[in-house]
Amino acid sequence: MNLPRLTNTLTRQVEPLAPLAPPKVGLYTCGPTVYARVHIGNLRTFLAYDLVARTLRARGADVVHVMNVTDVDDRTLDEARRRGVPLREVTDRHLAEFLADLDALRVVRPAVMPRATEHIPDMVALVRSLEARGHTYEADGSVYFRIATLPGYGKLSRLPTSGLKAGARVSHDHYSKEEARDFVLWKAWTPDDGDVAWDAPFGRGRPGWHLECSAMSRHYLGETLDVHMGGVDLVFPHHENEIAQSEGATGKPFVRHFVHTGFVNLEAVKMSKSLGNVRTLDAVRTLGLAPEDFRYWALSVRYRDPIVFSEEGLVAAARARADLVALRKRLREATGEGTGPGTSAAAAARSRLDEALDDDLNVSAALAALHELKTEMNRLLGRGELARADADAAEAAFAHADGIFGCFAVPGEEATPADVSALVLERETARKRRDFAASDRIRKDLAARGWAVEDTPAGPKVRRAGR
RNA sequence: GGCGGCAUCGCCAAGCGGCAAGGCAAGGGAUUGCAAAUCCCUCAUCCCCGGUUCAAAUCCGGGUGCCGCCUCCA
Repeated sequence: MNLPRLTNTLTRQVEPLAPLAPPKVGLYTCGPTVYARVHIGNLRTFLAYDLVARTLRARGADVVHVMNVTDVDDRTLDEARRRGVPLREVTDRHLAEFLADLDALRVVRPAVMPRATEHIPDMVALVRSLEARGHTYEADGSVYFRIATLPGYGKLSRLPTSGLKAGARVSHDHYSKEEARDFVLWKAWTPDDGDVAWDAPFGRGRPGWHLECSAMSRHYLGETLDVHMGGVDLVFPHHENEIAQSEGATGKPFVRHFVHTGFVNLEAVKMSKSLGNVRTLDAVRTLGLAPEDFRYWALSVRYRDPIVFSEEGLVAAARARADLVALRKRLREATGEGTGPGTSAAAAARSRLDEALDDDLNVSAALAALHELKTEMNRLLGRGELARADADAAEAAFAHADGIFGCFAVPGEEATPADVSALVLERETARKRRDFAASDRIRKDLAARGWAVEDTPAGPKVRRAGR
């Protein structure tokens, strides 16, 4: 099994994935906090997870993908309080929206998407083992992790621990910490939490932010994860603290390969709710583009590089994708006998694509191979020199690429409405008698109804007008 | 201030020492009644300054600029 090389944040190197028990690959990804609609930046990251999972599967890996859903934290509680509804109502609603967005984007659903609130006992048990190993202390009913007890702390983010200025940004509920870098494992109940609280040996309260990932990843995938993914902003403190919790509790390496995704920027600065510059998938639909266009756009830049969200970029992506899909459909027209240069071109394109993907998901090079294959096929088709067997080979390459990129499916043929067919026929009659004024008028008419007609040697072809 | 990343054609972007992929846009041509679609052709010495080398976008040193992280954050 030849697995792709990916940048490992632990070493800052591109390294081959090395699962503990191949062909199984345990993939844990940080999912959404369901307090609002996920934005495009979040979706880009989730698409990167999907690309990794699909690429691994295409290489024969048995991927077990687990994505957590954070349904209890400061933000979800704030939202519930603000709206005056139960926490569960807020999280259920946004979780449903999130799943709808994933489906629209053809994301393969993770095998398990555990909600934090369904694993409180696992979290409590984890805190207990950390207590037993002397990594914790209690203050004002909350339980904290004492970083000083873990020598390797900071190995992921490589931030100088001395650089953390004690007291500089300590928020009110972290107030009792001994050291600024310590973090909360269990938050004592406060009146603001209302009825959201669980009983634990160390007091009534709720879990700290990082706890769920350590507890749930262990529950589903074991003590050591093959791959753990998340946005770059999670490197510190989230993933650093997960390492502390997990390794503090088990004494074993928590993650073999940490992979982080880059931001989506809006006019050079990152998209984030706190900056108030977020866009959702609806912004793509408003432009008249399909979710798959967004998918192509988001996947066309390497996962760890930043990408700028713009209408221009999205439209460019949509056009590039449309050409690929159009060719794939056109491949059906090939009727030539025997085999020609198309077969080897298809094989070459496919191996170029796979090699590019293996190289830290070099999607630019992979897509270039696909576009060059497209041009070659169009050329052969135009000359009527494409053999059926060649077209089949090319189709196989596109099907393979679609299995990974997930945005090259040829849409199901939409039945042409009777009135549209009638107009097309009428127009063709006009053309036959060289009444081009009438012909053009009818074409405009069709366009107004959202249909485009193209004249070909084989007669007029109608299709849904795209942008 | 500390740490990290990036700077290649109008826009996006590959490239990891040997004469600069690909996509979008643009111009010219073929084809077309006109279009559309498609094909062909054209369009860059790689932020700046030094250095190493027969050879550098690619390595080294020094600048400049942009972005991110430094306990809300994909």
